[in-house]
Amino acid sequence: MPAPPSLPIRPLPRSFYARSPRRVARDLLGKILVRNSEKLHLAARIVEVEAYLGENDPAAHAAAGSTARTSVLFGPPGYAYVYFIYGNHYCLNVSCEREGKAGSVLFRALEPLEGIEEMARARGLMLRDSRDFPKLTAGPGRLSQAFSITRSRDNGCDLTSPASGLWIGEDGFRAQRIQITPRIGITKATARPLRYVLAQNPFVSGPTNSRRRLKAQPQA
DNA sequence: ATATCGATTATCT
DNA sequence: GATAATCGATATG
Repeated sequence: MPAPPSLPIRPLPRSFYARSPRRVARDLLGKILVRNSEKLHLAARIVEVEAYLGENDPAAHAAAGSTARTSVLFGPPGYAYVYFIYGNHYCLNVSCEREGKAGSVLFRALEPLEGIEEMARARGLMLRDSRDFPKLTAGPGRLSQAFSITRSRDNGCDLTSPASGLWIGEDGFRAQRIQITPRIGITKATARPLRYVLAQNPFVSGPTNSRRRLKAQPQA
């Protein structure tokens, strides 16, 4: 059951992103990704992200230096880096640090707040019961499809500006407990704890997520 | 519940 | 020519 929409959503300033990917990732938990267009009004809370540290991070796309594909990562902070992967999926990042210094945060899972029917349509899903909800936005490819994010449409767009149609805001929500784990789906630098998760949130990606969480935290 | 595999293309070696 | 910051379907315990 998604929480009802709260207070007005205010965009985060560019200075929020002009920091290390670790701090940006940690602070993005609980913020809201918004899609605004004439036809669409989508909002979802950020519940899982990963930090990618730039040229010195072997798992980061920026490790190969600035190319046509990755140039946004080397630009100013607060812009969308969208890439296409496995011939199937788009994934969304936000650039961090400063011009000339790469670094980003990958969005891995969201909790839908507004526009759930539209997200289901974009995903091609029929929502039968509450167990189907995570399939909307649990996973980087899924959330991108739910928000109709593509490279041609969204790469390089300004995530600090509501005028761009895709942006990030805050509504006063405070993250309670945050878990930090190794990143998922990578083959290099696999041990580093750079994945940030809102603890016990059912929309976090991963097949056994909820069960492991209950096992791992029998005591409160 | 976990494991394996195919899809399908941009990018890099 | 191989691989990838993934997903969904299928197979098996």
